[in-house]
Amino acid sequence: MRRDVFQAIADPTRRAIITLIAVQAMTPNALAEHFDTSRQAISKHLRVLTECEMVKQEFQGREIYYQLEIEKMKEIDVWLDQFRKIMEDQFQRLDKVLYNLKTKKK
Amino acid sequence: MRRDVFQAIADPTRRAIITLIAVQAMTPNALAEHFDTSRQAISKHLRVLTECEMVKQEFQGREIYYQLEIEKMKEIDVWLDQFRKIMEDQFQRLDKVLYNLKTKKK
DNA sequence: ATTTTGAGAAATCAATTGGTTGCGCATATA
DNA sequence: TATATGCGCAACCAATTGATTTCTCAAAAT
Repeated sequence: MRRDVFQAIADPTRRAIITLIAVQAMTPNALAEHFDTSRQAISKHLRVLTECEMVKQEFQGREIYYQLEIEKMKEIDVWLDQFRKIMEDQFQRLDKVLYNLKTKKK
Repeated sequence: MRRDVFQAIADPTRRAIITLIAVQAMTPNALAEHFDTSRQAISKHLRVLTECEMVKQEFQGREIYYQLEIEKMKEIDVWLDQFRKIMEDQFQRLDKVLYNLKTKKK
């Protein structure tokens, strides 16, 4: 079983959960109210998120508040970095082309 | 069938393919040489990537060169933006706490 | 003390996934 | 022209996924 950030964000419901608990901790029931699906389904998503180490739990009586481990989102950012560099390079190459066009015109 | 960027990057082999064809266009066979799996398996991944509109094809005789549609990566970046804001806010709140601690000491 | 409520766990199910094998077609090469 | 090569496609298979239902347990509310 693959359990990483990329797996965590692959499912749209899970992405919505992530967005919700990024701002404030929420219980499974409170979360389920935001969706068209059962509490159990949400619970399963939360389990996946837990396995991906994307959430922290806070126990309050019989309620469990889930909050996003927001640091984990940086892993995606880090992976994206390589493409940012490539995009920059492409722009620079484009700049060069435009520059050459300009100077040739003169 | 879900077909979006998040689905595309969920699989590690697909992520590796994406990284490879971000720099330069490659044929399925050339790609397959980088992995422990068959040409057909890679071909299926490329089909998924095509369905996600993550690649452009360039036909050269009987060879097909695949290259990353790098603009698509921005969609991930856009989604990540919301968390950047939250992280910033958290830092600012932390700054405030630190500031209050400082001023109280004085 | 009894009932209600919040939540994880297990069993089950259909759909999807990632992979394989075999095929056919078009383009190169002999 | 005959053969080899690159590639997509379909059929098939085991594993995983996302969801539902049922169950149990602990904590609140009555």
